[in-house]
Amino acid sequence: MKVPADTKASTTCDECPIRYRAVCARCEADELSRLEEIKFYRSFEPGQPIVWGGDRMDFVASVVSGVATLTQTLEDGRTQMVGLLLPSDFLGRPGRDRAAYDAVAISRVVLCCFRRKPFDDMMTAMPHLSQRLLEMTLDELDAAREWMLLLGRKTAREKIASFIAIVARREASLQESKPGGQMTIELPLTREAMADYLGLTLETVSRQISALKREGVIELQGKRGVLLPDFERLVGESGDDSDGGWIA
Amino acid sequence: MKVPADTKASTTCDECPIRYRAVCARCEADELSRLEEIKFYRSFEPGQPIVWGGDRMDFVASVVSGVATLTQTLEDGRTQMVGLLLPSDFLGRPGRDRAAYDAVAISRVVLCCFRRKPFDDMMTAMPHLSQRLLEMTLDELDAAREWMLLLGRKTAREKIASFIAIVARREASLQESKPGGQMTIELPLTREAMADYLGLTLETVSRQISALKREGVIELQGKRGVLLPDFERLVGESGDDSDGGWIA
DNA sequence: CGCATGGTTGAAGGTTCTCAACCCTCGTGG
DNA sequence: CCACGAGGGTTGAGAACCTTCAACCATGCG
Repeated sequence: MKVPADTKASTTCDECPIRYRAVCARCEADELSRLEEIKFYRSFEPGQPIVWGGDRMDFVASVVSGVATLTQTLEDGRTQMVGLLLPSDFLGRPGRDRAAYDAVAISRVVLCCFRRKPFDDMMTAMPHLSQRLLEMTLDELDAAREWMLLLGRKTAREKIASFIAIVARREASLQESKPGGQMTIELPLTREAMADYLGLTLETVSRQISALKREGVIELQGKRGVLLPDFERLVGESGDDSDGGWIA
Repeated sequence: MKVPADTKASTTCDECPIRYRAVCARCEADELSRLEEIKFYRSFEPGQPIVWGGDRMDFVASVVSGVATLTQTLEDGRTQMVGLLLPSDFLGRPGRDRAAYDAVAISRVVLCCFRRKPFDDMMTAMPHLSQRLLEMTLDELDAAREWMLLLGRKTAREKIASFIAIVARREASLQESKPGGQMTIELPLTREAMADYLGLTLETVSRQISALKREGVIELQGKRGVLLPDFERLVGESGDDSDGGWIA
């Protein structure tokens, strides 16, 4: 097992790829420099745990690059993903010194970390920080509620279609474009991780993907690549009304 | 159908039952009086809608008394509860002028409402307000994630046991006591609403409650009353490890 | 090469849903 | 007064969907 590579802060906030989307998005130059003093980078290899639920966690962090998951596990081993952390997402909770969930790196992940205590102090001193965190937390809550609808009421087929549509929307938004028509995407998760996300078994995930392929809703390019001949048709399979994204 | 009884602000914040738990919990006397200027009360009868998802919503509010639900509906009518609003909980999102979900009064509900625009302004001017809202939102996010585990991975029996345990914990906390041993509780929801909460059909809810009764895990007192001979035994049926409440 | 990891597919079985009948309570109006 | 209907709840039978268990395939790496 490779050990975490704790690296020096090698990047300045000015040239940070998540400068305008992370917790620090609203900070002015002077506020940013105070954050810069307490920040440090850590990176994790694919499959490597970032923290275990219940463990002491003396930092909070922004995801700079890569994908990580937040999962919960029942005593008999059943696991459910409860969060998917993408670049600019925030990990940890101010004022709490223990991790609530298991966090695992899916791809190579770089975190911009802040020691918890000084960060907590800045939270009260810098309204720009707490306002932005509130906004991000409210967005996460909305996403969690959308996810609850999926887990509680959608069929396996609808869950898969919804997941692919979510990934497609996000890839489109990264390219500042609207999803629609034909597009190609890359699934960020294995079949097993998708199953944990969707509350299914990996076999059911595999079968439903095969079914959507058989019916021409999607085409596969390798294991992870997906070609969508018609985005709207996929959305039609997801059970959502319209585009599922009326929220701003 | 009875019409909503919009009532005057008849209570001062000093004697408000949710004074130290709602969004306003951290506010000082002077801050409170500024809130008091823009607040007004509204009440809703059982079954009455508070807002429909997508509708314009020009206020945010704290639940003063009663129980309300937040639900989402798929186009074919399947519905999933995504929030359960109890006294002191917050309804609405600052900075957003449309409701994201359907909100419905379950019992008689009294809301302490604030017009959105002045409230938004106070959010930026009064850190005590936004800090408290952040804290409440983070708690809700934790609850939503617990809920996702339930929806995605628990069996019908475990879902019912979990739900009863949640209600029991809350009733205990209202009496400032710890749950345990023998206790009696009152279910706040109909079988149908429980089904919407748990991602089940109402028949399955009814059957599982009957099964728990048959096996002596619970005893029924009327439709809503439940006697728990042994709280720990119930928790053992919920699938959670230990008491499910290690978070603070 | 051999093995580990990730993925696909099949058959059988079980949990939950659907459809349906029926019960109880309570409030209302003939 | 009591019949009746509405709302909420229980229970049964059968079907559907998803899981479980198992075999097998493809890829990549030491």
